[in-house]
Amino acid sequence: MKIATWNVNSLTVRLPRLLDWLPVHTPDVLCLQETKIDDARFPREELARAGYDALFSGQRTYNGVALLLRSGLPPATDVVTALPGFADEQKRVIAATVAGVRVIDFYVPNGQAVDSDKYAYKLAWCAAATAFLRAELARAQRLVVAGDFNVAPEDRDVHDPAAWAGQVLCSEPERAVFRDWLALGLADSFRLFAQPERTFSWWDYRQLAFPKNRGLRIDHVLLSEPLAQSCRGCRIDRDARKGEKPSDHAPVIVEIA
DNA sequence: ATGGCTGCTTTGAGCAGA
Repeated sequence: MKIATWNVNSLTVRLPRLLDWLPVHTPDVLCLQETKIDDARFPREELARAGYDALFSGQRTYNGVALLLRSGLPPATDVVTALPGFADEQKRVIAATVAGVRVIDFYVPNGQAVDSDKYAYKLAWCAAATAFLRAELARAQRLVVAGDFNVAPEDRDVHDPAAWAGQVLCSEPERAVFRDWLALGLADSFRLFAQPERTFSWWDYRQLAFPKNRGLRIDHVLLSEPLAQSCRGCRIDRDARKGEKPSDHAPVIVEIA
């Protein structure tokens, strides 16, 4: 099974690139974030023609998540689109059970700046997410958490750790959340394998950040123990950040035996 | 030093992203 995650930064703008990408990489499940599109406008038919069914929880302008499921998989079950007990207008979660795997797609809040209301919202959202993951792990052995976590877990995930020290995406409380999630019994699939130094998943659109490789690794795929044991690889598709009209994020692709 | 790109918005300057 191949599972991937990609923050597309507008599904409307990125649809041509997504339709090019899908047949090359053929994920069984693709978790999307920042679709920025109403459910009524979701490009269901274009994706069906590309061989993918979709589950989505969207809104216009901001946020929005979706699961693309390769046609021919058994029907997805137990779809969830909110964190229990956390009232939220923002569409940042979609989960479903697909072919015996519980797939959870998160678009974690950005947090803007550590002294902002948005940062407090991020930490509150993450606390609710921790409780959700604990409950989900109690029910599902085979579980994936994939998405844009908006956290660079360690300094090696940051192009310039000194410049980013204590800043949003790298602050200690955010990194503590990431470690909390690992402590629930999840593995960072990327770190199960040897990886090139300075591998990132997001690069600012400005200042030639991508050609200079000034990025952060903030998009992640976490695996429960049984899936970690059968994981065959994890890589970031840097090529998807190249060319015309790229998202500022690159996809992360995981293969499970 | 600043803002530097991109996408979005009852269209256009301002917000948000990260």
